[in-house]
Amino acid sequence: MYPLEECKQEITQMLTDALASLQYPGDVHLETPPPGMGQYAFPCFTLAPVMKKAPQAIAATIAATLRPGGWVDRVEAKGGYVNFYLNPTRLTDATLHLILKRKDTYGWLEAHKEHVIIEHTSANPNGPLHVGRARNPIIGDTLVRLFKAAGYHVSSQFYLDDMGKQVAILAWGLKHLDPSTIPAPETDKDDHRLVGYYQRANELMEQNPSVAEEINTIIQGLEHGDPASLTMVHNAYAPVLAGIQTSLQRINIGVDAYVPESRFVLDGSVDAVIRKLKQTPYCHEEDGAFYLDVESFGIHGRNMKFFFLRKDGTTLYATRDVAYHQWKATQASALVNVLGEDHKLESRQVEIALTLLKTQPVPQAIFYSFVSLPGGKMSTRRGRVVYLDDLIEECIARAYEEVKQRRSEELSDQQMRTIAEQVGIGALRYNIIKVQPEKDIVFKWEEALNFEGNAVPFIQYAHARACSILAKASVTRHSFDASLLTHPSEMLLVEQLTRFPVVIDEACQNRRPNLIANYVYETAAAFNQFYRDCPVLSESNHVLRASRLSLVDAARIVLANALAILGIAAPKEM
RNA sequence: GGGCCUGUAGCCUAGACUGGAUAGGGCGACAGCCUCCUAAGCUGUAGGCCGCGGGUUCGAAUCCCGCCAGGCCCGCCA
Repeated sequence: MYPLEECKQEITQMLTDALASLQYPGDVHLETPPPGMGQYAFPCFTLAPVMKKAPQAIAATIAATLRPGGWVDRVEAKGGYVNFYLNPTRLTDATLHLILKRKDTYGWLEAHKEHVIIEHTSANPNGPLHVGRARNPIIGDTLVRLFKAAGYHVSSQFYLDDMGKQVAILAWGLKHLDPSTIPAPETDKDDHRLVGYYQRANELMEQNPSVAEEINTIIQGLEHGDPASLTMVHNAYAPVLAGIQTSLQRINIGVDAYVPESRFVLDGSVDAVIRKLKQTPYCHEEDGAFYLDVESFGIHGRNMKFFFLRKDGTTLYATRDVAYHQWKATQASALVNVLGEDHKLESRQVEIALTLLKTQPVPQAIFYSFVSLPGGKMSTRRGRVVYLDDLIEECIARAYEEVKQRRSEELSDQQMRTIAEQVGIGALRYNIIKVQPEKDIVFKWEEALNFEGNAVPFIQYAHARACSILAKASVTRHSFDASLLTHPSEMLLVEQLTRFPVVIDEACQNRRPNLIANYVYETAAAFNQFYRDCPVLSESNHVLRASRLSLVDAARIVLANALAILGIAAPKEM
């Protein structure tokens, strides 16, 4: 148990006892007061009407009943609140000891057995990843890291659509199109090289019914498990998928398993889903096709029919998705899916089907809205895109210019390139993860590449500063006296470091990775203020100097750990 | 036509689930701070009917209802 958890429990117990002895009703809900008013606050407003007394009077009565002790230094009634002030020395002492002992696992919650599968990215392998959906892998991977920090056993999955129209179009294009008619890509990366075939084939399909027919034949072949069709499509998308994997690795994202859709068609589980869905009372037939009537599940709109079987007997994406989720459900106690907001209806349909089939657990979806361009949304089909690879390169190039400007005197080109890579990629991930997933983002180069203020270099720089102090002091062994760290900037920094486990807990429980980004920014800001106010190396009091060095090391550890959850490098120098 | 999401200073954003103390930050603007641990930093100033209107409450950016604006969806596509 981490210090703040102990404090909260102790205060809750104190208050519960006090309320009981005063014969006041109600539960204890603690709040965090504004700075300077203690660490915990108990609002008395809800008691006022019941007790027929002013909240201020109630707060005073409760405060008078409480006797400080343990973690609690002092209790004070103020404006209808009972404020609790924790013993700063004890809190500092406990926090620093814990951080210096746990090091790169400080903040991590106790490990448990619960297994969660996080599905993310799952992009059609018909072209490079583009910025419009770039939030998906970044949110997904950050959730993976966050759940691990919160003690879960986690695995990530990429659901690979090797059965659908998109890959069939790509395969047709590769087979029939003359390479000289395809516009040359800017790189020789396979996903960029092949997307032109998809785009051209898509155009032809829209113009020419016979092309559409040929593509349909491929899809039919896939659905019936025809080996030739499967091989053709696999050979078409495999290099594209490899390109996507390379892009993901570039931004520190590894996926544990790529699960192909075809697996669930081939092993008969999709057939089983169809059989069982047909037996439910919600199933109806129309023109030889089958659907579930989902109106009674709260789905509204023009069409309340969830079709799961076409009249030609082939299945649909959502049907196969149901089979996939049944399979996933056997392996984990919780499922999380990171999906674009365009998948809301499909996701709900799958959820309804899973409920009808009595499958547990039902997946929980995290939806993000698309990144659009100032002129509208991105589209691979129409070629109106900014590719993730291009954005990565721009971020690194821009970061390189910044490092060069500042450090070309002291650092080698190799060192500057390493730093630029860390900063550029960090900037990309940070800019995306710091914003709530459901907010719309309009992509603008000048914003994406802005490296000042609430941006990753600010945080990485604070970390580098801490490393620099520690390197110059060359400490081998920590010894500190917590009672000397009394400067407001020191206390603020310690309080911030103390909160880290609470933040991880909250971010994970609410599935909100952006809280970690907020936290790491605030921590860096607290460190920079400490850096300004409290000279470390030049401090003449040896005990205070040593204590500050311990605090610097603790801050360094927390910044690095929080950045690790975000998948962002923590450079030792910048 | 219907459903879901979003709306906070010139721009971007936190806080909303779980209602509470003066709505935090950042960019941009203006004014300062390097003989001192990397100034990618720090300090200060200006800038807010928290989209609009009603309701619930001792108390609403937060909950409820109705509008308005933007995004997404309503296919035997994925």
